[in-house]
Amino acid sequence: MSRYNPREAEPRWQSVWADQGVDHAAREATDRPKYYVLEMFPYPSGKIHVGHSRNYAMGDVVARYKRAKGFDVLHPMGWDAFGLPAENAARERNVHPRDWTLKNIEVMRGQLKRLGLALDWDREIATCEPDYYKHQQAIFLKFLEKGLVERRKAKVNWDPVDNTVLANEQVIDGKGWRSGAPVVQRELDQWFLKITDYADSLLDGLDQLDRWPDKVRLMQANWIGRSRGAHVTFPFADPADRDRFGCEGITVFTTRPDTLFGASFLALASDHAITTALAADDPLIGKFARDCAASGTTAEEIEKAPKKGIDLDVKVLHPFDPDWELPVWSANFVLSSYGTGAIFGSPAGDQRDLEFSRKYDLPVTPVVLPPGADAATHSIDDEAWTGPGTIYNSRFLDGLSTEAAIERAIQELEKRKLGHGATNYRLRDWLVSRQRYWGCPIPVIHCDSCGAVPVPEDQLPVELPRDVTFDTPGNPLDRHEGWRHVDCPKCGQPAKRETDTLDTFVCSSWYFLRFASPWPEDKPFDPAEAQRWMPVDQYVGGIEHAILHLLYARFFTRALHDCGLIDLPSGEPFAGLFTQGMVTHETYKSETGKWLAPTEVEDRDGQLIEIETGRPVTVGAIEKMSKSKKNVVDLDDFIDTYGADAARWFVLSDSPPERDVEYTDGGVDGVWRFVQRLWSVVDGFEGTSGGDMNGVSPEGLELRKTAHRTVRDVTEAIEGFRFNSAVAKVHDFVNALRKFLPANEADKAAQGESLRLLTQLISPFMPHLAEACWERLGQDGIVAAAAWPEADPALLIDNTVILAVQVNGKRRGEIELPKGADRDMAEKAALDDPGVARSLEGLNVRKVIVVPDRIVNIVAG
RNA sequence: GCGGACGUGGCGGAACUGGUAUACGCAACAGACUUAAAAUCUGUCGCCCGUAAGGGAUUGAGGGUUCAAAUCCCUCCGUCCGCACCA
Repeated sequence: MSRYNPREAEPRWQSVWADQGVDHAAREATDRPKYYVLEMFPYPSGKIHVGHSRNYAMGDVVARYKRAKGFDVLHPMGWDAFGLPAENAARERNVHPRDWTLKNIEVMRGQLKRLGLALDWDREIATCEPDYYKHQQAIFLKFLEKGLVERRKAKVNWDPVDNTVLANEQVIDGKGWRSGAPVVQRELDQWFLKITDYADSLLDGLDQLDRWPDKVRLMQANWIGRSRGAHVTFPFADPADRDRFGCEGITVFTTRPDTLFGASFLALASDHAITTALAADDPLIGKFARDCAASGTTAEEIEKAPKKGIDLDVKVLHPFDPDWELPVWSANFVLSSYGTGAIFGSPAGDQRDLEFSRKYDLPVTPVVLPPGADAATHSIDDEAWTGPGTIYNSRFLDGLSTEAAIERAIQELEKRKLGHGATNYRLRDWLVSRQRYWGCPIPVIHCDSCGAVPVPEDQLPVELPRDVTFDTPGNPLDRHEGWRHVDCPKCGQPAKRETDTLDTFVCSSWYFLRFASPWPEDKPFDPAEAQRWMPVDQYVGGIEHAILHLLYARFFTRALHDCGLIDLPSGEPFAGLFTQGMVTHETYKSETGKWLAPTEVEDRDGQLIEIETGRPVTVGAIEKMSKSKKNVVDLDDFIDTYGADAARWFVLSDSPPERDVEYTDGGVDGVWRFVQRLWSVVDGFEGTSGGDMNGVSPEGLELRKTAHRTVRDVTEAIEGFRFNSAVAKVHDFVNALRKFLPANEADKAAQGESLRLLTQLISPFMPHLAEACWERLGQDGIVAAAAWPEADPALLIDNTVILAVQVNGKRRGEIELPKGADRDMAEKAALDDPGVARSLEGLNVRKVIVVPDRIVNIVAG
């Protein structure tokens, strides 16, 4: 008997798979059903650590399992290769972003191959290659043609560290998603994709995504933030204001037109057009607006900021009563980016309006009577009633329910031409301009006389120039005179290229389509092939993309469908989504406060020591493996020591896939032991597979039953994404096999069957070890090409079952009965059980509940 | 503040539609092999009382529904996540 040596076995099996081409998806439709499994493709940042491998291991289990189940599986891999780290590397290490990126891809491809993933490498793509981004530019122009792209001046989020703008989704807690720097507002001319055109579709489509986590659907729904209400216009009281501000009145968005009779003021955002106009002449208003702009945008600052405002000395008329004048204020709690940037204050029904009214002594008229309240006594003190109720103090709305009053008020507004029902969204258009070099160039030329002119399609791709420098801040494309200056394609006059590049989230919004047919040079993908493979049946990735990437991709497939590039009526790219948890590891800090990698730390007599200095180490929190905290375990190091299978098995053990799993040396040792134990139980087998199982001993039959139960359980666990349960079931099965001693030849045949089934069950998880076992057992071909085993139903049925017997809900004994035994039989057996009889002493049996084949509960007193 | 998820031994966790709670793994302890250690193997192992047989309490806390609750309902506590003055 020998030990299993992954260093020798793993490369050997990988070349067998490559030679046989088992991992390639069919290039043309087959009679097998298709299955598209995809892990979110990585950014080539350098090296893969054990933490990253979990995502790929999960996808690979699904891919290998589905293949064994007879599906034609598409399981591709590529590189999300544009992005800022390449430019930072260029700046810090004087290496060209492209060279840096390609080298990282080289390294990481090698690592993924060492993991033994069943990937179709023929379909590999890198988004930084012109043969990829040229299609992206064509798509951009198609969107432009369709009116889905807009260039406009807008207040945008500027990340002062990354020196670029960010989309709304990319600002987390007021900070840039990558840099973590507080973003500031800037007014700039920028490119937008009109994702808001699809707000309803993106929201309503969530209902069909029944194989997505509810959590992600909810997050997207909240992000889109649809709310129904009305636009209401309050006409200016002084007709002169119409000319002064160039409009009839002030339009607000409200979800509660039923509370219009409780209005006591209007409030505008500090940067509303009217506020800005007035600020030009009135220093006090100007100061107020500047103060608001300067106040913090972080969560806490907003929370603590008291309501404040300034009376603009403008009057408007109530839409339902031309004799009713309302004052117009500017207030710090009104957002210019939501609705119309103006509200009407109805203090009895809104907490913010109430606080504002109390501070500035504005009237508070309750108009909604909460259920059960008395109109004569109900009053509002310091808490607004925001719930539903009966409308009062409201003339023609009196007596109506909130819901009916909303309808009625909208009708009346429409009649008076002062408003209409309206839907508002929290979702903003997707800002895709980035002031960076290492991204997909936006294929547009700016001409003084023709404006923004699309680059003609036959001139695509607009390639990034290679000769750029990063020694000065800013976008090198802006400084590249040779690249920048071109003639206008329309009029031939000298013009300038757009120097902004596209947000890298654009690249990842359609790569899954390119994977379906990465070959055409004249189009982004072959529509028939894309249609054959789409949607992705199982997508696997991190929860951090719950909104960003997943929302953008859903928008893209809709837009591509509407542009006629793909026939995908649902618009949904990912039918099934799984968001996996991270791999975590302890963090270590040296005495000098420096992060230390696990390899720089050593355990000496229970004390952790920095190897280099011999000084003690502080153990910090257990956190997600990340380069910045240095708490990573390098994948190559791991594979060198334990092999790829151990890495795969480890990251799938112990924790449910959606939760984090902690990396511990103890856990790794356990996996290594298990790999060897499993090998030894196969290697120690002395019979031959496929023998006659007639005359099997009772123990042999029990083993067979365990084997077939395990087949059933592991299959169900894989289907349900419960890989940790599958691991536990395989452990059980190996324990049973280790205890088993064959009594005769039939037993050996049964043992051989069990070992073969075991090999097949582990093959999606530990494919190399499985091949070694398959070979050792003398099976034909390779296990990677074998069909998934089916459990024999006859062996899943037990002739006898053990029932627990409870007395008053407490377990007092157990009885063994033939399967399907009736109530009388079960009751009698239960009452005869000595333990049960003992606990029934002195009690009268009142009732016996029998659930056949499950439990007996005796109620006594 | 709003919305959501979760809470089970020393630790990670299992328990499918309410039906034997603590599977499996880690750690720990004892033993075998060994000059010794590592590795490996065997056994014990949630808590309390008891030498034991056996008994008792137990799934964050409290209450409820039920013959029966980790699982369903209510209240509270705690942890994590998302959104955050969204009119």
